[in-house]
Amino acid sequence: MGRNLTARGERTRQRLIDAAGVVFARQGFIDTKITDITAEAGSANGSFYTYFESKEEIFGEVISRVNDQMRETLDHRLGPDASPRERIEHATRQYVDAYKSQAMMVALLEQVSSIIPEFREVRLETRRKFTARSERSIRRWQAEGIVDPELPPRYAAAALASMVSNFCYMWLAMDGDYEEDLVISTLSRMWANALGMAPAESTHPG
Amino acid sequence: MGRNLTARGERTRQRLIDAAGVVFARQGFIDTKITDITAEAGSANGSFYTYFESKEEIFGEVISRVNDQMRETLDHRLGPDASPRERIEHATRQYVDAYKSQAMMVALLEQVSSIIPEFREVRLETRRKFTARSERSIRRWQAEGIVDPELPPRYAAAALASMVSNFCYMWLAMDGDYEEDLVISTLSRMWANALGMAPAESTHPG
Amino acid sequence: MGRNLTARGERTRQRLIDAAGVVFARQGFIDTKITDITAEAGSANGSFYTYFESKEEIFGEVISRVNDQMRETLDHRLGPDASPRERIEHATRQYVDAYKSQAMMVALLEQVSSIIPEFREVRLETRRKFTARSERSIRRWQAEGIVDPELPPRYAAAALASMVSNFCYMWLAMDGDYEEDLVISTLSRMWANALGMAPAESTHPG
Amino acid sequence: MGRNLTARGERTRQRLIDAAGVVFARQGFIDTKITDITAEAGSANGSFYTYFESKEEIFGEVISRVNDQMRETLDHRLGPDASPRERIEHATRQYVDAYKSQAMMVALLEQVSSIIPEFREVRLETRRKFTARSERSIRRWQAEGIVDPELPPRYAAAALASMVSNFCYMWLAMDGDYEEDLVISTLSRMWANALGMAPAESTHPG
DNA sequence: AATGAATGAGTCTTCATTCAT
DNA sequence: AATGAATGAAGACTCATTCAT
Repeated sequence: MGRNLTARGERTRQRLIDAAGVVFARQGFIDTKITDITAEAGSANGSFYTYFESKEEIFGEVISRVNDQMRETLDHRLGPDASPRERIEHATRQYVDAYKSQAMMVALLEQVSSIIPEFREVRLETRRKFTARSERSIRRWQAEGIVDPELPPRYAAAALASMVSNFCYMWLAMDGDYEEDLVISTLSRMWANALGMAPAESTHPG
Repeated sequence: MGRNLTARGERTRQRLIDAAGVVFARQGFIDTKITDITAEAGSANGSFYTYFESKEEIFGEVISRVNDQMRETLDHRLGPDASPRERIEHATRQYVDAYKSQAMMVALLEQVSSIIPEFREVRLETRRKFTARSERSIRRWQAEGIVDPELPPRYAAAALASMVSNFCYMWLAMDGDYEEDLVISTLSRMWANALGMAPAESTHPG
Repeated sequence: MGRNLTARGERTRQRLIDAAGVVFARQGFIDTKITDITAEAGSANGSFYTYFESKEEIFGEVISRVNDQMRETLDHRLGPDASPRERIEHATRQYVDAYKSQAMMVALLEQVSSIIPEFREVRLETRRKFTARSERSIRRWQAEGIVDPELPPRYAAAALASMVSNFCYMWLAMDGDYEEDLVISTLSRMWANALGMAPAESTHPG
Repeated sequence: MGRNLTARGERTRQRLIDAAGVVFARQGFIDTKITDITAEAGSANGSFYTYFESKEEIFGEVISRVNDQMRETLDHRLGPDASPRERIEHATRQYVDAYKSQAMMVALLEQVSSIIPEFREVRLETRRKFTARSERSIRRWQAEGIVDPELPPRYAAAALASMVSNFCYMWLAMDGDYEEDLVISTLSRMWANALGMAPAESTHPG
């Protein structure tokens, strides 16, 4: 399936992946039929099999693009002068932005990963990257004495990842009614608090 | 469906629900065929429709029992003398215990709720009860001056619910490797910390 | 697929096998579609799969009946007083009769066995039984001194089996133009001759 | 199809026929897809139809070459001094050699001729040539008084053709376990015997 | 009530064949 | 001539649902 394609072939393949994205978002994974994808792409039924072997395979393509885009959004780091609370807020804002731009697709992956083992791995991998990063921060901050030394870093990182990611899921994929700025400030504040950081200056002057 | 059943009928209906629980747990919702349920129950194919109209309906029955049992587990309240941190730890432990005893089924509901709108409501309702309770606590504790007054209670409650429930999901349904006591103490401590409660006494004497 | 069937089920199954026989004979194995069989049987498309898993399986059933019937035809033995030439002629006549009554089906098995390994075995098994019997006769007759002692019995038996079975195939399945009595007398005579038996009395008096 | 080809075109056409031979031998007629042939030939999918209209047509080409080669092998005649038994043995040896060198293809034709009427004719034609020749011999030898005069020549020739050709089929295409020299001597001896020729000198001296 | 056979709509998938480049 | 993408008809197969007993 990864054969050398002509330009035309590559175009059709793209068209199918795009169409799949649209249809998956509209109907979910299970209710999407191959026919729906080719219809959306404006191709013949059989053309699907020129490029993909299964719904799973094209779903993988769709998700891999989503991942690419999210990774891009998440990779703008802060300079060296930022404070820990600034870093936390920055990371939270990035995560929320990334999630927001792809909420439908992330929710979709959530759905599929609970059904198809293959995608459970994809999802866990993403989470692993996210938690590994904050686990390192926690260890560093514990060494620096600014985070509660009794929290087991791996557990704490997982708990915080759950807090943020599942909040976003409930909010953006399950239609929770929240206001973006307040979400970011609250999650950031709770994240820092949870780690036992010294209280922030009040955001309310006076 | 299900009204005016003879004793025999009621027995068969129970048998089907029990069988459905077993099969759903084993195969997941999607891969469960009506046939699998009747086979597991030892009844004939067609008997299913005497009692249920669809897979969704019997799934609802299965889940409603799970809910009953979980509600029972969750309803042992603490006496009036307990401290906030004790209450938090107690609630956390209860939640973990409840989740643990029904992990498969909770994960199943998670899965199905992401697929079938009808069950999204069921799941949200459960979550709503959980968050409403802790939202009330937060308001009370804010009034008592022991919780960060700047946290919007509804947001904070949702965030904490996400932290605990999703942690349990990752741990118990997605095979995370964690140790129960450490989970409970860490989640409890982070919960209290996140709300800005005064630092707990160190668990390490001295 | 060999589950306990109700009388009704058994009847339907028979109906399908009968229909399959008709359709296979009419269209050959390859050009027979499952749909053709169910249409011939007057059942719904899906009913086929209640009883069989594949075209191969139902073909096996059809063939196994043919085998049963042929075995029956072939099993009338001659009494102990018959001469070797009488035995040969009797066997030849039986073979021709059996083949004739099932020519279509035998040709069909010929066809399928050249395509599907599973049925190659079935066909070879039938041939093995046939050759084994005549190999034993040859050995006995060689011991009695009435058959050319230099013929290797296994080879000779195979050659004679080929002569008779393939002649019948060409005649009855490939539309050769031959007259039955002359076929039987010629094949019998050649069979005996080939084994080096003493010349028969001429059938032409004088 | 196939007329007025440039040199380049002729080359491609050859390449396709060669490839078809390889693929047919490997996969049989039915399991050979047009795609397999073009892939084996290293040409594009669509090129096939520049030269052939169907799988049947290219199969015909393949077979016609096989026939050419076999005819060549079979056409070395014996000088005028050879005895009848020598002629029979020579013919048998030639047939076995020819069959052996093309066993796969002959078996293939056997297979296809039982499926596609068009090739039934091809196969019968080959057989007809073979039987016609031996029918003529039989008539001659009957006139010369060295062959059983009561055997109907057409029937006898057909029976002998069946004996030899089907033996070879079982041996070389269906994996029978026989030793070449013994096959040739046995078939030759039985052929002569079957015709009622005077007993050969024993091959065992003394 | 229970049974299990019957049904057929809905999908997937293959592959010969056509067609634009 | 060559290419390989595009097409869609044809068939296989599943399974929820109905129905006769």
